[in-house]
Amino acid sequence: MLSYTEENYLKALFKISFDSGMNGVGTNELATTLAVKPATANDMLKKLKEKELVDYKKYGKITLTITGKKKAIDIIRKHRLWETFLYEKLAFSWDEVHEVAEQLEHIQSEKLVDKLDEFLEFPEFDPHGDPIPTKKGEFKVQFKKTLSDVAVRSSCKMVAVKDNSSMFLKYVAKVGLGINNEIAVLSKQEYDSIMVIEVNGVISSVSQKFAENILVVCNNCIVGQSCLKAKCEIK
Amino acid sequence: MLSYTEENYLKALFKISFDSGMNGVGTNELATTLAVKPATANDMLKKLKEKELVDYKKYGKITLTITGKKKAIDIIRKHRLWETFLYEKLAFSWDEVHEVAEQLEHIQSEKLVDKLDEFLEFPEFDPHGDPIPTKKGEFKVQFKKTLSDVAVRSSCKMVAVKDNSSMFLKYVAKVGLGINNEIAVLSKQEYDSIMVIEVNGVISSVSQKFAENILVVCNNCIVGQSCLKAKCEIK
DNA sequence: TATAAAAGTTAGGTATATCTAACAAATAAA
DNA sequence: TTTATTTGTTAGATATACCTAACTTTTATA
Repeated sequence: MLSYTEENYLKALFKISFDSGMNGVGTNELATTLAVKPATANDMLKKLKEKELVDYKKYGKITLTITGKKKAIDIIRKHRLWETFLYEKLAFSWDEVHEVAEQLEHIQSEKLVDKLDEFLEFPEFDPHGDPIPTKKGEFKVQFKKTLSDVAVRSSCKMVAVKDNSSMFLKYVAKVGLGINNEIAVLSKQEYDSIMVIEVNGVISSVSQKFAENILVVCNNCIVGQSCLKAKCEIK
Repeated sequence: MLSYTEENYLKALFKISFDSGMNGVGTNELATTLAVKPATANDMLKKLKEKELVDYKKYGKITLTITGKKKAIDIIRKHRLWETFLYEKLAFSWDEVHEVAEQLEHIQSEKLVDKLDEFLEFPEFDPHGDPIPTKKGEFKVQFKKTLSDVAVRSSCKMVAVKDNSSMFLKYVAKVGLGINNEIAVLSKQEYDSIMVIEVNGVISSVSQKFAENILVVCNNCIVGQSCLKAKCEIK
C-alpha cells in the first residue's frame, strides 16, 4: 500500500517524464513540481527505489519501473475519472475540477473506480481533453493544439478551452461550439488571422485571440494505445 | 484546517457522546473506538483542547465545544451523503458503503458536498436509515427498532436491514418490502412470534428471525431537528 | 475504609514527511 | 582546462501521530 505522498511522487514522475517523451527525470525538477525541497525529494526517491518503484543511480536520472508506471497510470486514471464526474454530473466548471480531483484520486477502492467508470459510461477523455487510461492502463495519446494552429481547409475536434473566464465561455457557447464538436477551418485572413469556421453546419468568423483559446485535436493525430509515444512498455 | 486524524477524533467523540445521550466521553472509550492506545488519544485530546474543539479537565470527562460539534456533524454529513451516493448511483450494497465513505468523508471542498447533496436530491436518510444532517447541521433523530419489536396494530417504516446476505435480501424483495415502505403489523402469533404484516396492500406472514433483521422507525418516533434529543445546542 | 481494579496521564521512543545548511558531483562558461 | 554554476546528496532538526512502560488518580469492592 502506497501513502498519499508516495502516490503523488509517482504521478509527478510519470507526468514530467511523459511530457518530455519518457525521458529520465532530475531531482530538482521533481522537487519543483511537488513544491518541496530537493533534499526532501531525494529522501523519498531512496524510499521509492527501496520499494522498486523507481530506477536510479546516485547523481543519475530517475525513471519509473514497470510497477511504478502502472501505479502512476492508475492514479492518473482515477484523477481523470473524478474530473469527468465533477464536470458531467456535479456541474463543476473546467477550472474547478482539478483541485478536488487531486484529493479524490487517492481514495483506495478498486470497486469505486470501476463503478465510477461504468457510471460515466467509460469516458475516453476528461474535461481538459486528456485521455483517461483504461483499467488495463491503456490510453490514447492526442496531440492538442490551438484552433489558431489548424491549417486552412482541414478539420479538427474541440477538446478543451484555455481561457476559463465566464465571458469567454459564454462567447464559445454563442458561436455554437462545445466540447467534442467538429470544427472545419474554411479560410483564414492573412492580415489579422481572422478565421472562418463551420460547426454543425453553422459558419462563423472568429478572431485570432478566440482561436488561441480553443484547444483541438486533429482527426489524424490520435497516436495510439498505451503511451506508444515513447519506449514506455506497460505490460 | 483539520487533519484527517483530528477529524476522526471529533467524529468518534460525537458518535460516542450521541449514543449515550450527549454525555461526556472517557479517554479509554475514545481510544478503543479509534483502535489506538489511551496514551495516543490523550495526546490528541490535548491538541484538540488547545484548538478549542473539546472541553476537558485532567481526569475528567471529554465534551465537544460548539465548534467541535459543528465540525463533527459536518463530517457525518459528508459520510452519509457519500454512502447514499455509493448506494444509489454506483450500486454498492449496504454493507460495502461504509468503508469507502470513511475515506471520502475527509475530502475538503464545500462545493463538492453541496453539489453532491443537490445531485442526490437532498436525501434525509442514508442507506442505513441514519439521518443526514443538512448544511446547517440540522437532522432528524429516528429511533430505529427491529420489526419484531413493533406492537401489533401499529405501523412503521422500513429504513434498513441488519442482515446483508443476498439470501436475506432476495427474501425481503420477494415479500415486496423495500426501503421506505410502510409496514402495518396486523397480528402476531404468541407461540412462535410469527407476524402478519401488510405492505402496499399485500399481506404476508413473516418469521421472528425475519422480523429481527428488518430495521424500522415508528411513525411517531421522529423526535425533532438538530439533536434535540439531548442538551446539544448547535447554533 | 483500606485496597484492588480501572481509568487516565506522563515520559521517552519510533516512523513519515518535511525542512535548513553544508557539502559533493556534474555540467556549463570563461 | 580551470572555474563557476547548477544539480544532487548528506546530516541533523522539526512536527504529527503513533507506540510502550511506568506512574497517578479515580472508582469499585472486599
